[in-house]
Amino acid sequence: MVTILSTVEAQAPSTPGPSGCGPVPVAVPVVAVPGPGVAAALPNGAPPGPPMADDSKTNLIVNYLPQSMSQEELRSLFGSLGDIESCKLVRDKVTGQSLGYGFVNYVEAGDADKAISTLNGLKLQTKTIKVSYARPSSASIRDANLYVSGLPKAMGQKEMEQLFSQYGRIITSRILVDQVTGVSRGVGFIRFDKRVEAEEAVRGLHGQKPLGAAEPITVKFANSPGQKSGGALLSLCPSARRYGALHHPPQRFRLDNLLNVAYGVKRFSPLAIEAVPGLAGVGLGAPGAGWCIFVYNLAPEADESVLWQLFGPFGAVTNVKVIRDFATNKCKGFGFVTMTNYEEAAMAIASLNGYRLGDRVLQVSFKTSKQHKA
DNA sequence: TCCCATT
Repeated sequence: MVTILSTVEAQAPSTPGPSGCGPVPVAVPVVAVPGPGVAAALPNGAPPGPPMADDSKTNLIVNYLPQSMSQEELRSLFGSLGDIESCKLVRDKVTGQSLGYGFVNYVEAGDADKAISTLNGLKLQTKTIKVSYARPSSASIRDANLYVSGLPKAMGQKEMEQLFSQYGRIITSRILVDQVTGVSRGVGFIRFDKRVEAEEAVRGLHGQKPLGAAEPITVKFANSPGQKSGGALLSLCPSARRYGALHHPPQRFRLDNLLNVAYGVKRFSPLAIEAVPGLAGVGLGAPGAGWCIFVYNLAPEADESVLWQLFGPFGAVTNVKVIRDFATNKCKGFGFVTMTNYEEAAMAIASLNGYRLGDRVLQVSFKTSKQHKA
């Protein structure tokens, strides 16, 4: 498809391109803006102005990502299923911390579809990720999340949805439960498709008693994400919590922060590092960097998602690869996994070496080097 | 009283 009025990277954000690789493109119109008297409509009848890409079949939103997962890891995971047009992990503007969700836009709609079917529900560390088509971005879908409290303990998610669904389309709902007993805390969330729907629900349900309930419920807009819920300075730094204040946090955080502060770089990429004097050659986050693990005795049908599922629970995984036969496209029985942190890699190896996967027993070890990686 | 769904 050729759109005459397209501009070279006209939609380029102020940050580097999706891959973070290469220079920031300069917006250069391919053709001059029509002057006075020139018909404003294109031959195909499309309105003038920047072309609106239809991303509805290629653009995915990925929710419930582990806090530690970086944009590079996100790209690596989803890139195993097809060519990615752009990938963005959404992060807190001031702390740079992941907000636990991101977007992956594929080149091909078929790959997006494949990603949903193979990665939705994937367990990564403590999370179960959700992969679904992103709704077209619009102001009307923002701030549509409600906080509900005072729910009867017996009320389940289904019933809560029934109560709220009269006000609009529900995107997500959740009831918080006690971690040990699993009993409802009487507190939940409802995210509507549209903010106006949420507003109506507040008006209609706040202070109301659900059928048969003894107490009225409270319905209000939820705190915006990134707002602190307790704890102080340490809550800004999950890596300090996980690794202890005296230990070094994973280096990708430190480099990421350094790049953000010093250069205003929004995205972390190997090329960005190489562009920073004094960091060249550090290579963290570069493809192949980290601890490479050799996994042997995979089934012929094995695919990348198997490796993510096996190793993801042990920590930061930056890359997985199943080696396939060129002719048959079947796994040749082995693959590789790259993990950022030595301790996590060592734990994964100790746990997974000898692990029985189906009718096979895996052999897992650090890759013994022959340094000719791509 | 708060589960990280709109770049």
